[in-house]
Amino acid sequence: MAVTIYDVARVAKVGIGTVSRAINNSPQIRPETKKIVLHAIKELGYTPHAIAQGLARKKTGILAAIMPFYTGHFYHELLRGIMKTLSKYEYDLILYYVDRLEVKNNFLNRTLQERRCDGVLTFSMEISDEYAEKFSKSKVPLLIVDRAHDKIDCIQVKNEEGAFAATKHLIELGHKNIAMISGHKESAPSRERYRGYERAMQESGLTVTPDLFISADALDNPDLLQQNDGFNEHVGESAMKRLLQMDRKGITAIFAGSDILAIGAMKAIREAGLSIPKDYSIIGFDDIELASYLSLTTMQQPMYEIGCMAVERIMEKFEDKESPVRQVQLSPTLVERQTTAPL
Amino acid sequence: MAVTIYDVARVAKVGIGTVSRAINNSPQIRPETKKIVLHAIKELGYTPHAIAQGLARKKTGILAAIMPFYTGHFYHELLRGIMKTLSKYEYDLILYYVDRLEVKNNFLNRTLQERRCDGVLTFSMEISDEYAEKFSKSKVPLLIVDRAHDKIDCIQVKNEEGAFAATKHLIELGHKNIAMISGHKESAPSRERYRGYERAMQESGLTVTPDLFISADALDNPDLLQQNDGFNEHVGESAMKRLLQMDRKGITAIFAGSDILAIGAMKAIREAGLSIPKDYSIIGFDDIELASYLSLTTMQQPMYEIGCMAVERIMEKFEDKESPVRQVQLSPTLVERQTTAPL
DNA sequence: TTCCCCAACGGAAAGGCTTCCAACCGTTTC
DNA sequence: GAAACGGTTGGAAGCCTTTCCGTTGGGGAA
Repeated sequence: MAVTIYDVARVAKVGIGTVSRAINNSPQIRPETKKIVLHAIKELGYTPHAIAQGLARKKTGILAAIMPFYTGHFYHELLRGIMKTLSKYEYDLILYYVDRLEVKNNFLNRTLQERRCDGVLTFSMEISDEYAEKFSKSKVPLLIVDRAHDKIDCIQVKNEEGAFAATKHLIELGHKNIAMISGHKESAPSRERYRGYERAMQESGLTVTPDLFISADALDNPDLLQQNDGFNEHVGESAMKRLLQMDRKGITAIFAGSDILAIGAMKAIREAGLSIPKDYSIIGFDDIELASYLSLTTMQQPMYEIGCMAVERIMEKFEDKESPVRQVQLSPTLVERQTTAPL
Repeated sequence: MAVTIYDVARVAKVGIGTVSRAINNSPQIRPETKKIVLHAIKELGYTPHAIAQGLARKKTGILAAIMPFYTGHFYHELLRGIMKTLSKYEYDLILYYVDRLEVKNNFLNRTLQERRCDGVLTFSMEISDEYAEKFSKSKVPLLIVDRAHDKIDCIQVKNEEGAFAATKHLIELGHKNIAMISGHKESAPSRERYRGYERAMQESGLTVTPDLFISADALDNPDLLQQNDGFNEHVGESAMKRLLQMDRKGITAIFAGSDILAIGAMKAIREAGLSIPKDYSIIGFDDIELASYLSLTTMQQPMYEIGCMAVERIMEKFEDKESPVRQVQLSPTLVERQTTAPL
């Protein structure tokens, strides 16, 4: 059997309470006594039993992260920021990967009920009012990243602003017939980015006609929608193919709703024997790792920072459970690479 | 206060033992009784407290994964396999990201001592004899992925065989002056892959002269070695630059010890105004996600499968703690893309 | 009818910690 | 000199479950 606090107490000739105080550097212990206890601990090679501590303290030292599965691109940097910050607080991370949306709520329920973790981070997932309510009532803080809900803390990028800047960038390069390729229209980021695109066009006196805009749901291929709200390479490719076929306006630039869409579109363009940025300028959104390798101009989301901020914020909520809801919005920044050029 | 097993017992008018039996579908309970208990559970919205269960059962339902930080490429598919298989066993995953090698042993110690997890997976990390010993003695199963130790279970790819096949592929395309770019020589995969390269060359009557081989440590730049045992883009790029400068043999093909090295090398080649595969054929190792986007020919490691197998195996060890050490080796397979061509 | 056996059940104990309360003792205060 | 006080300390209670052991009661065997 492993060595317990009782063994330490016996060896140090003190009570178990004193051992506990020595470990948790409580002020209620004489320095000499503490030294004796610490010595005994070292001698026995004692380490507190994390589970037992968790039970007694009613807190686990664990944060849960629920993230979608299908795309690694987006989450690596985010995870880095999270882990880095978490280690500062001596917290561990349990990772829940969501492969089908149906399981999302299972995980939310589990984190609420099993009390295995002290708080929850979700990523790129809509939270229903029902769950928002449940979490508000519970003692488990929830923070959602890359989505919003007015009753819950969240951190996300300003999608509309970013899309506006991306489109503006194309316009400033002289492009007038600018198409947009988008993920599923039902997803909030899709809608917000569309609004930014539309606003930029309108402010420059350009009109957005239906044939300039293709979203994942217009492709009549339910399979393509499945993955990641339509933010996937196949959608980008199919949408671009359609643009290539149908275009009567002389489109010269494309704003893709995400890098992965842009990458799919680039594939279609190249397969059609056309070149980038000579025939088409294209700009993405996210700045995933692939983007730099493929020299894609894009709007960068500061993911590492978002990861850090998410953890900092949830730690704050551990301290102050009553802290009012806070919604943080960060501005994406333009990263110019080789896929955009003057008309 | 949350609802406990005592509340359920009271409502169902049974003892707490009976409630426990109902939850854990023990055979020692009458079906009718069970139904009553289950009904009470539903009525109260009771969920067992995972931490308390952990303490009582002396098992946590958590697996720890310790993985290096700096490279996302390699681990996403692995994680997918792990999570998929884990969910089958109703286990959760705690993720420890290692950013500096010094912290590696901290994590190993913690997993051993805090008893927060039932087993440990490590990735691409050498395990010292000291820790191998500690884990063997302890009740915490350890399985190492992508590295080997003769006293510990492990799963890895046949590096030598893969490197042999890669080199052979280049030879069969007619290349004779084939260089190799490698990670840090101290790392086991580097050495094994070198052996495969050397053997393939020798068996074809080609000689490996020192100027055909550049490893990360030859670059006299300690910074480059830091990251990932020298398996990083900068090393690939620097090594290739040097090959381009120094080459007197007329090198026509390069075997890179990993995809990320290959990608760095490709960058250097293109920056020198040369083209692939016209001037140089290049083959990598791993088949990370980037490889397909960059059309890199490479040796594929079945990472998803490795992730699944790792979990299956460690679950076996939970059942049978005395199960003898098992070392699994998988063969990588050639994926031909556009970076290799006949001489 | 009596006895035995076994399935089903109740609840104490155990798991290892934190925390709270009571006790203790050396000081300080009146 | 007695009383009040405050810094330390010991250890019981509590956190919530599982498990083990003793009990109960009904059915079958003698």
